[in-house]
Amino acid sequence: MPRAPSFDRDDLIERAMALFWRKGWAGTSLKDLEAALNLRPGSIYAAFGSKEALYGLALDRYAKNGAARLDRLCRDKGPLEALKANVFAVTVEGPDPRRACMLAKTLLELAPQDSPLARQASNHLMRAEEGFFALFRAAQDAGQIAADHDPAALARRYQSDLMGLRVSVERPDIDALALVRQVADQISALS
Amino acid sequence: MPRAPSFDRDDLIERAMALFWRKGWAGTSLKDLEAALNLRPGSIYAAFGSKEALYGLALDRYAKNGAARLDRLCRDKGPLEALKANVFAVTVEGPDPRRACMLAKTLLELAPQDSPLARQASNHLMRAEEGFFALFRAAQDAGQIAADHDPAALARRYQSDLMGLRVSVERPDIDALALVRQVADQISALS
DNA sequence: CCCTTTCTTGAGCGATCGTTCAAGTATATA
DNA sequence: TATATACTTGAACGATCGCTCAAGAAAGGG
Repeated sequence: MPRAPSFDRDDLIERAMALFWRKGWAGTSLKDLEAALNLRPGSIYAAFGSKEALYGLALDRYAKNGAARLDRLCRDKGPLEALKANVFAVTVEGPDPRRACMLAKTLLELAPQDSPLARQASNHLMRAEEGFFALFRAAQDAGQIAADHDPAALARRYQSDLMGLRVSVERPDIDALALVRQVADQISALS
Repeated sequence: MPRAPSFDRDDLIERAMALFWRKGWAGTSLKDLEAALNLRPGSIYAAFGSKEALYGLALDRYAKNGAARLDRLCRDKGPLEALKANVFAVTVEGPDPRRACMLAKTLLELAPQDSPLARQASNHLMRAEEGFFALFRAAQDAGQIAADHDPAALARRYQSDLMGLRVSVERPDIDALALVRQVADQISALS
């Protein structure tokens, strides 16, 4: 049978994710996607169905990447240090840092209009929190965190702190590193 | 000289602010504004010049309201209790709670496109942080906070915590009150 | 080679976007 | 009451939105 697609679907989703993450849902036009994916509208719709469906795939990819990063950190450093390192990883380190969480941005932009994408983002945030919970509990089981702490409360707070930090680092005039260190130090103080 | 405007300009800005706050910049169409302000497009443009100018006025109003609330709390309860009460006020109390900070939403949506509105929001955030700083310093001067704390660092962290909380309370599935209490208790622990 | 099947293209769809402006309406002054 | 001066209206502008589809291009099977 004839003619395979000339593009790598996985790579397209990754590039669409980067674009949506930066510019948001309404801020990203089909023209922008055509340029970033080097694809004409017909191909985009043949491959993904709609702008909304592609955004959904981008959200899934974003969440998957985040979970993979946390897993990797945990294997390398153990649960508590992974949680600490993750704070730096998503705020001040990496190739394109200083960007708020795509899930949070999606939630803020689309929840007021009851978009399914907002629910999807919310679900991913919930799953991320469960991941944090597992790590806090593992750290507690390993004796790295005092026994009188509630891992669920720690995970909830960690998630909220991360979102605050990641909004803060998008501000042009803030000393991000000092702020990030404050939060990271607080994790160390749990032991 | 004939015919005064039939509307209250201040009230229009307040209503525009509520709409922009909820639906964002791109999510609010002129049609939405016409309905919310009960004004035809010609009148809106005669009164405010453009959608962007009106959004700018809405941002200023939002910041002014926030500063006024903090001032009022400080007069009623003193600096430290005002900071604590403010956390509850902007997250779980009030008539229309559970909404992220309009300045943060503006920053996240419009900073990637270098909009002047993003700079304006950023400036307002900076001024808010200066307000927090003044209160933390006043609390320290009054002996309500231990002397070894840096008021600038506390203000920066307070601002970040607040933004994280206010994103969190927009999530449909979270126990907001428990989370807010955690942050508020941490302020009490500064003494 | 031809044929078949799929992918790719881009002009263009209807809808909506923010915005303008000429015409109509209402009011304070004379 | 007549006039002058605003304010108010809504049709319509060009641009852009997300999206469609008929036609052309490319590649495996015969």
